[in-house]
Amino acid sequence: MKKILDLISVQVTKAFVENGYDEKYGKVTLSNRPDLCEYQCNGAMSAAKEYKCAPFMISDKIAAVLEHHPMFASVESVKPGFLNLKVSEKYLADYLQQMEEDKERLGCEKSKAPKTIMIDYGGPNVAKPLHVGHLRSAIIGESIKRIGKFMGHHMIGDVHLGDWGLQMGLIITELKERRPELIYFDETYMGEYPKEPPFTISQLEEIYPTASSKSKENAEYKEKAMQATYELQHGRKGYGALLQHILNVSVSDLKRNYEDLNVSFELWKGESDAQPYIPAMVQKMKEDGFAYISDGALVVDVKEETDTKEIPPCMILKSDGASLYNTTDLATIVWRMKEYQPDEMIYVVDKRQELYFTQVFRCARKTGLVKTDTKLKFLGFGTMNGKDGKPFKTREGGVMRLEYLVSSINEEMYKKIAQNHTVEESEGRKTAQTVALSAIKYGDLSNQASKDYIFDIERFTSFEGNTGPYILYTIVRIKSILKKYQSVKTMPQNAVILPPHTQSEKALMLELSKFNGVVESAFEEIAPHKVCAYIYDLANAFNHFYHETKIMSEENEMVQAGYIKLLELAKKALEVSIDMLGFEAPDRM
RNA sequence: GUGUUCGUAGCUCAGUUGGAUAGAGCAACGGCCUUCUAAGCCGUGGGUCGGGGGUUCGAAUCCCUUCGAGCACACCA
Repeated sequence: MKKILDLISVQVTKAFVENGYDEKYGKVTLSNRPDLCEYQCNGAMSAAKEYKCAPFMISDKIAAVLEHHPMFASVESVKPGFLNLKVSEKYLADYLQQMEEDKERLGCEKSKAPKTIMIDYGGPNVAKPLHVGHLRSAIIGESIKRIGKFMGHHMIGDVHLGDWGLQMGLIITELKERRPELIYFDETYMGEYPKEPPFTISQLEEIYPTASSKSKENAEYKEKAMQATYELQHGRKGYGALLQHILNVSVSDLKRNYEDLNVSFELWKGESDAQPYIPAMVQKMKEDGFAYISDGALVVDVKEETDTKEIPPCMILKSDGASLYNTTDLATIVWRMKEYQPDEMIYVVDKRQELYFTQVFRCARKTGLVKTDTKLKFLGFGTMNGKDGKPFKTREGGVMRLEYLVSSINEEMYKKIAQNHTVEESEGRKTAQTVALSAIKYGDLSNQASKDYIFDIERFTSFEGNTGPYILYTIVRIKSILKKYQSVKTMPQNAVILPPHTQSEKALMLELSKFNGVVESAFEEIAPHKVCAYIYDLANAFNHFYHETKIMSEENEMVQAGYIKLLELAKKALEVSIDMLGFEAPDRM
């Protein structure tokens, strides 16, 4: 289904052309003065320059042509040259009826050229718990993935685990100190290793920080850890088996944590998966003459003439010959291209890494790791700050575990729900979890991703205003009416959405008609906050309509059925939208 | 130092890519529940869009300048 703005633009453009003006002036936008009109066209004012006349001379002519068109309820030319439009009630109702009949997509067409898009929105380290720093990436990335999927693209999410390097050697070393008798440390052992891991996730989470601080204080210990890392990377069998255990234990814990956030990944690849691709990649960069030695390190120049500042070269290998973050990321691009041939790769990463990623992207492009038309996009997000405007910390000043954060908000929410209504504990807990997640996610996504934002638990759990719970509450209200209607009536076969009777009904319908345009631009601009802004407006429009329209007591059966159809459409639009944001609504709250 | 992002109501944020009278929410104050969930709705007050120039018929939006804040600047990830 075409966007309603486009349909209107077609008519207006036609009127411009009929009067001898260029078609480019016929573009219609949403009105910025809803008190005056619903849509506006400012083309007459730009056209006035080209045709050397007063703008209103043009807008008058256009208005005269459009005045009696059935699409419009009113067409006005207003000085200096605005063209103010109101769409006809009948036309709007027909448009919504078509949306309603398009059950799954509500008039939003899938992309005609579906792309394969890989999206990187994880980056957790194995053996370390998720903390608040991982929250934004997960929430934003998941939403972008869902929006892309809805638009018909093949979206592949990759968690991109930090599972390589010294941290692994540290864990192995600490484990060896504690339990040297384990079979993994016996180099002469040739048999199978046990399937059961020699540690639990909580032990693992304690082992790593202990080892890390030991290595900082004790040079000898650090040496051991580096040796273990080297041996692991060079195929020591027992260590390889340990790595597998660490990964298994850690990944199943991570999956559980991400599931609680309603976040999932298609791929659970890690830095270690990129390692096999490094030697050939480096070799080729050397052979092609891109990589050279600078201060002992192997680098590729990535500066360009248009740069406003000197961009340092992209380092491929350290001066000791070891690989580093860049190497792994570039090799990751290599395997992604080989396995999936994506048209696009999106990195949802802390914005402080922007310079780093420009280096990597340029290097990948220059050395031919990607095709010339492969898009590499950096979506940098801002810091999550506490109420004091500084990076979010626990009361003690430490990094807050994601699990604690989520469960404390769940608890908070449960208290409020129990306070307001009498609910059974199990249902209340479940509802609290659903609402809490909407609070966290909506709180994050309603801000522009690139900006820092203040994570204010009190505000997010206050349930008032522009929040996730408000959106959910609106959906619950709609569900409640629909349920009541279904319990007492049967929808007439020929029921359709009827032209609006009141201002608030028309306003609701106008909001609904924006759906396809909003989703499309949210995807194109990689901007989930546009979906948030939209459903907030939609929820407002609904609540206003709800307030002044008594649906269940409506006596005219067809009018009532029309309302119900409209409500079903509103519910669907809200539900599809929050699904794209990565949360859902309960039946009651 | 260089570069970069940003500065909008007391607070948290929008602002349809240059349009008309700059919008929401919180907080404050006032009204609306025998009627589909009041976690709602309606109303009032609150602004030199950091300051100053410029381009334009028209600027929160584009350019210059200045003040202020954050962030980044090759052997960490």
